[in-house]
Amino acid sequence: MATMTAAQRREQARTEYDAFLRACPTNQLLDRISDKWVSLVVAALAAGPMRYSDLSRKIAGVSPKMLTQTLRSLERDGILSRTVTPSVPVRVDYELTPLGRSLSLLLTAVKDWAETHFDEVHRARRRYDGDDGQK
Amino acid sequence: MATMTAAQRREQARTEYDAFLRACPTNQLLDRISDKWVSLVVAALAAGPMRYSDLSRKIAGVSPKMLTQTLRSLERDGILSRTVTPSVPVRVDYELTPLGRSLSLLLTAVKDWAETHFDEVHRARRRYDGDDGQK
DNA sequence: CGGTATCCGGAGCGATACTG
DNA sequence: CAGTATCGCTCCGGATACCG
Repeated sequence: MATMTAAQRREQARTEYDAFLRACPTNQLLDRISDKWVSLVVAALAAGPMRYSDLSRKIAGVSPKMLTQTLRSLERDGILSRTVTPSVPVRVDYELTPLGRSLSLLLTAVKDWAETHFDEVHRARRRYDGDDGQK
Repeated sequence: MATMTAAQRREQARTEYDAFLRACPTNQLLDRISDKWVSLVVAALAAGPMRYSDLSRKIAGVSPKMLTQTLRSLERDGILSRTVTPSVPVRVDYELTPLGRSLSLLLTAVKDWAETHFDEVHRARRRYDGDDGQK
């Protein structure tokens, strides 16, 4: 039926737009680095290879589930490599790939920006939060 | 009391670590730019000032709630400015501040990285997803 | 040691209806 | 035109217990 309500049309537009966004490389990358644990793992591994248990200790408070999930998706994307040494007990090492190291450079850039403009953002916040003549 | 289970100790560690992370400027910034709508709004405004309805049309599929919420938090952080012209009907313009423009430069850097390494990531994904001798 | 499997709660998004 | 108020629902992430 030709009777497509405005709401339906809008919902379709939204769906298409979502698909478009998901296909966007920049958005994919933002989804990636925005993940709380991703940045921590990458930062931890920037100092050198680590074992699973090293990471879970270093990152303090990550559940095994999230750590594994994060490591797997980063491995999938070629950000880090996973090396299993079949000794007893098993030993697994994680290490940044060249791609991962270039990502960590990007995160460094983000970090620099954040530190540079930290004060400015907080001044803006204080101005916004309390610039009405309160008490 | 000394009777604190391992689970309790871990939970406390997690809470402290979370607090630590929330205080971290880099993390705050990541939370900011990682937001789906934030990047879209900043990108839209990078081309010049826009009105509320312009943004909601340009961004296609954002609900008024999310758009307002996003604009308010960006205004609070000094990323953009909100100018009300008290005509009838009311007119509200949004525009990036200098701080906002420097943020958009950072987003451009992210975009460049994403586009540069897009293929590499996708090759890694295909390798990971299908490197067993399927078919 | 290095994970997997499962359940669960709650933060937050989206849709809708309404207002100055 | 530029929002605010409300509500249902999903999905993410944490805790826990167990396997190779």
